[in-house]
Amino acid sequence: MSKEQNLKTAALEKISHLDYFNIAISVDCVIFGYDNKELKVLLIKSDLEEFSGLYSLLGDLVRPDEDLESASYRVLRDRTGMEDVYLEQVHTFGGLGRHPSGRVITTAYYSLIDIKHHKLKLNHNDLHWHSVNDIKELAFDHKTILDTCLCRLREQVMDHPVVFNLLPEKFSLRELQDLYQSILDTDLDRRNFRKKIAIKGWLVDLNEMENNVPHRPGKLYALKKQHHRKGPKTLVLE
Amino acid sequence: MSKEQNLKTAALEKISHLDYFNIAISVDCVIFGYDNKELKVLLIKSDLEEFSGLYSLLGDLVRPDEDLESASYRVLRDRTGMEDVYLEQVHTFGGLGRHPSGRVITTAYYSLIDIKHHKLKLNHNDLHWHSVNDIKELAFDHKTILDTCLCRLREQVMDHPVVFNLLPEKFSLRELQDLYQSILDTDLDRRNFRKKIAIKGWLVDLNEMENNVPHRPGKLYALKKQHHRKGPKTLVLE
DNA sequence: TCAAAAGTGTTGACTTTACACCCATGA
DNA sequence: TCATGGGTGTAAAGTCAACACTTTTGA
Repeated sequence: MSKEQNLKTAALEKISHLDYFNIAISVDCVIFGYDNKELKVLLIKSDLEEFSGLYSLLGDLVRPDEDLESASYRVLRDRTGMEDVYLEQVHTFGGLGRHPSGRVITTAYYSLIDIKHHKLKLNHNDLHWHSVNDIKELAFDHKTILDTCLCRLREQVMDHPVVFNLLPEKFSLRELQDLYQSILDTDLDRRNFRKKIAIKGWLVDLNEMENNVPHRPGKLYALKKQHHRKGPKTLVLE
Repeated sequence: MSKEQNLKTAALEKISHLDYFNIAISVDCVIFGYDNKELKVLLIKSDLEEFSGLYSLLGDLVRPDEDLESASYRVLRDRTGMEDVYLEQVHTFGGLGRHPSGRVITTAYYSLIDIKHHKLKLNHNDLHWHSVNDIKELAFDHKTILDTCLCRLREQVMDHPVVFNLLPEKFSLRELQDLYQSILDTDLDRRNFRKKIAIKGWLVDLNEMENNVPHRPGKLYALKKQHHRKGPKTLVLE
């Protein structure tokens, strides 16, 4: 609590910042996908000796010339080849011991992508989809980060039209309900679920039918254009 | 996307980190108080020439040997002299141009304190309480940070017993209702409000009465011990 | 004709809102 | 005696949860 009352210039203050330029900042992306009625997350085998054999989230250090969102999008683009994905900041983890090679503070984002749309890219370097429910341990504090992001996702799904990023453009209400059940890890009543979704007004009826299903085909729906969105709901005050 | 498949040691990776050790990280605290039926926030006159005349939130660079929460608590302790305050991380702001003296990424916390309990400390260095509703402009991106934190506070108040940190230990239901009205910026029906609060079961009836009020005194209540909490609700999965 | 899922409404329980009167106190 | 807020209940509207049968398709 120094008491110099005169104004500092930004240039002067910069000098004192230098003392603190030894903390690195990274982003970590919890990239969710959905396949075979299971919520998945994209993980890579850790390349750190300390975590040999463990998987970790996809992340990278933030570069001096990019903001946090850009860094997250870069990680996503590099790893999945996808642009225009849904991405939302969740929490920043800054514990002292969280990275063995030094002080690294990381900002966690979760992302929702249609697992079918990336496929081709990078099945090399031990990049794989893992069922969220099967994950017991991850490198660093990544299990905590995953849990935190999953928790946030669950909080959002009923109030915001986000999960559609996990589905192909056209989908049936059954597929949508299965997805909700996977995310929330509960069973939902079919009639009540359909009513609830109908009331939200998120969907447009395509007047098309499923095909190649071994039972009565259902109608296909799509998310209304106005609800397509990469980022989170914009904050509304008042 | 290099393809070296051999494991790096943490020591080796550290070298590549050095390239990125030129981003500083700070915390900024949105310290809310409540007085005279208004929600207040603690601000300090900016000591940067670039923002001469503007106020800013209280923040500081994160030191290499402290985690983010510790840094926030340090800021709070230094500025208000209070320990054991309620503190919750809200969002991390990492835009490129947000700080004139260089790249500074900041993690925002909001805090709730009983405005009566700090008083003494630091009325020097242009530290003052400002009515949240009157704030039009702040230094840096601090207006955005304030708005984001206010929004988060509003989302939390009805579901979590947090606002009691803004009140003295003993309070009447009228005081509590006034506080909610200030935060939410709406009028609430008295009977419905009391019912809603009663159902939550957060309060204990102290069997004491207000005094020194120029009207019929009301009963005094306190938050039940089990709901006292410094941090946010712990995340509950499953 | 069977198996699988589509599609569709109603009832009761509960929650939320709107609303008005008498009471206790200090000035 | 007046002004101020304390304290209280009910009815109507809306929301939520539980629940079953008929239909369509492919195998």
